Amino acid sequence: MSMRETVNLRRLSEVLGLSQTTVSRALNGFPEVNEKTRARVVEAAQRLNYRPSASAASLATGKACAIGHVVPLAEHMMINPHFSDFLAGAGEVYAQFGYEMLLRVVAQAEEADVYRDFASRSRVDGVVVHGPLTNDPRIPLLKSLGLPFVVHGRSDDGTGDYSWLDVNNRRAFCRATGFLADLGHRRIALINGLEAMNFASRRRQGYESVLADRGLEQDPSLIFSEDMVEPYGHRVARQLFSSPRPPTAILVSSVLPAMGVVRALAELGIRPGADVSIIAFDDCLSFLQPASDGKARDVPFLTAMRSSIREAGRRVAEMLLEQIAAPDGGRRHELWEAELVIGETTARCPVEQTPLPAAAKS
Amino acid sequence: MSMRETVNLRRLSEVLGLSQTTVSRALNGFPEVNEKTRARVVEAAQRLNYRPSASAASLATGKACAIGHVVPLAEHMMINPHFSDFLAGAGEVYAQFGYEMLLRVVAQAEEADVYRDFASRSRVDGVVVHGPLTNDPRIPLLKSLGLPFVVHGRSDDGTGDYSWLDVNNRRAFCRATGFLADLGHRRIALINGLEAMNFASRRRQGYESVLADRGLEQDPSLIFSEDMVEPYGHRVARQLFSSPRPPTAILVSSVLPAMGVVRALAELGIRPGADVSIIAFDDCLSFLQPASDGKARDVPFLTAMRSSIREAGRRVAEMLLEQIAAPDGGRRHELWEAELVIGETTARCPVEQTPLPAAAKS
DNA sequence: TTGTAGGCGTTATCAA
DNA sequence: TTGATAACGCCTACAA
Repeated sequence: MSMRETVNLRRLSEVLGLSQTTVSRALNGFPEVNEKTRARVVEAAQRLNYRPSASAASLATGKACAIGHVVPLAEHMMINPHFSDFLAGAGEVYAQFGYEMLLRVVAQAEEADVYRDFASRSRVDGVVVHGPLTNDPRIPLLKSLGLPFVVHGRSDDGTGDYSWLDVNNRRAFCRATGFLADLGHRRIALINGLEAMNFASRRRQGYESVLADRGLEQDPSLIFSEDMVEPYGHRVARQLFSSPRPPTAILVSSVLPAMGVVRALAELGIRPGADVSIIAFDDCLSFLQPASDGKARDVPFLTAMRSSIREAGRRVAEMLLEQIAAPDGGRRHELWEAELVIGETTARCPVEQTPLPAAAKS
Repeated sequence: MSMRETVNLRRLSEVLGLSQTTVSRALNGFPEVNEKTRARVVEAAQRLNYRPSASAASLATGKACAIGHVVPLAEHMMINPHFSDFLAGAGEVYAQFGYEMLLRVVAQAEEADVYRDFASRSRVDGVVVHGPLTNDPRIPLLKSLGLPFVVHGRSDDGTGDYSWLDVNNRRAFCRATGFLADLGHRRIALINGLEAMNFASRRRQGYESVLADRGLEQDPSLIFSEDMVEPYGHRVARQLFSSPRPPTAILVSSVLPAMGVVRALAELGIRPGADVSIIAFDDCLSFLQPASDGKARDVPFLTAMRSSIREAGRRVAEMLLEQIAAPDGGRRHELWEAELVIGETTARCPVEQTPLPAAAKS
């Protein structure tokens, strides 16, 4: 049996000897339909494999039943693992509620055009804003377009008049820095993300405020701000440990550069934990999770501030769908705290513990 | 100026004092339109920010201008970096040709339903099949649905009657195994992907055929087959090097488990290259690429069989769009060879070179 | 409880 | 070169 001919509402209603209206109502769960009729209709629809055409339904209802995500395609960059885990979470929710996830991979400069296109062509019912900058121009643009949106992160536009979900990045980096300071570390490096991004500048604020509070030296040569890829961490770590005064601890904004740091340390014969403490922000990226075989988890390798970005994706998607369902429901804001999880890469500062020459670090 | 009211074809034609027909033709580049008229129309459309409604256009033309991708959501799994880099490549092409990329994140068991939904609701004009199994049931299903598709990989269904793009995985693993054997390695482990997947079983074939050809021992305890995540490589490497007869070389099916292997070796004090040779299949995942700062690249760390999965995504997307444009154009097949790139993780087998006790490997 | 008729915003056919 | 007019397939007042 070839299923190639698509059966539409008219065909189905003809087969049933009913009007299109009744069939439509029966399938869409209207209460006034006779239950016997409904049963007949549902059965026939199933048998003939009828489903309403997406574009016809959209046209008639004005709802696209789709959410847009724009993937910025910077230079030689990339749909990175943070991004894709977020999408995985959001996508689960969309699928569950019958929404389509629509992805546009375009150069960053064209992002505004995409939103205009989404709006004027009624392609989507809403969008998620990724990687907000401080005073991000996308926010006023989306407002003016009347396109519902939720921001993953915050933009600090002064008004706060938009829905967002964010991790408390400042607090997370405060706690991590404080934790290292408590262990006796005095020279703490920060391998941060791009500080044009709001989350990264917040992280730096957290780090710097603790250094200031505790009267620790603030050395600009210990601070880095780039795209969070593995080779970045590798390069910076090699640079740091070839300098005359290397740090005794490092804060890293993502496990990706943290892996690079660990790789560099291995090459240099420096032991994470024993010789240098490392704390990374851990988004629970899926490819780093051990297969859950029911066994209890070991002590994690990396000490980390942890918050699942995939869970964030789920929640942001839910918030957006709620907002679309109830446009006048007001803005929603959620601020999540990251866990501080102790692994094997942090220990008391060896320099302080034994005020003798530290382990060879060339 | 609020742009919230969407201007449609009727409004635009009223403003211009023309019929909808003429306006539509002018905008869609029909040749019979007076050039002066066309100029007027284009100008007005731009000024009023008119764009045809996506669903209305779809309904009228029967084209969805969208391509579907199904992201399998296994257990605690994941939209992994291989997948997302492929999507990034494909997405570039779609955006370029005015196609939408549509993602469905669903449990593996529901994938067939998604295709049925796509087809019966005319949601998409085609789909990409990811991670084909041998005799993959999705292929006959998609054929029966009349939904155009291209397979990333091959399914070996006997007929080959479908379009695909694949890397020559067998040859790549032949070459890599041969290269290690040439370096004097006799005990070579294989940390493979899930061999239910066609690509993984081909890789194993390549590996085994070279062992057989060269009369090397085939030890089943050196072969592993799991999901290609980082902790997998870590766990297996620890297991291998706590065994009485560890391998002197390891083939790894992805850089993700390879990173885990390297991490385990670091913990054990075993040096990649010098003590154990490692070759990984490198899909050129973006988060592992150094920022291209114009400088010449260093010697890569990992010796690898290399083929850009993102480039594959681009090409698969092109093939699919071509097939949609010319449905009778026949099947297209492309088999890509992976490069063998020498890095720092391969060297002559130390055991053979010095037939003395190898470096401590406990 | 069911049916009729009109509209959603395009594109496409035919006539002028 | 332009314009009526009819699809496209669904939803939804309004009427029966």
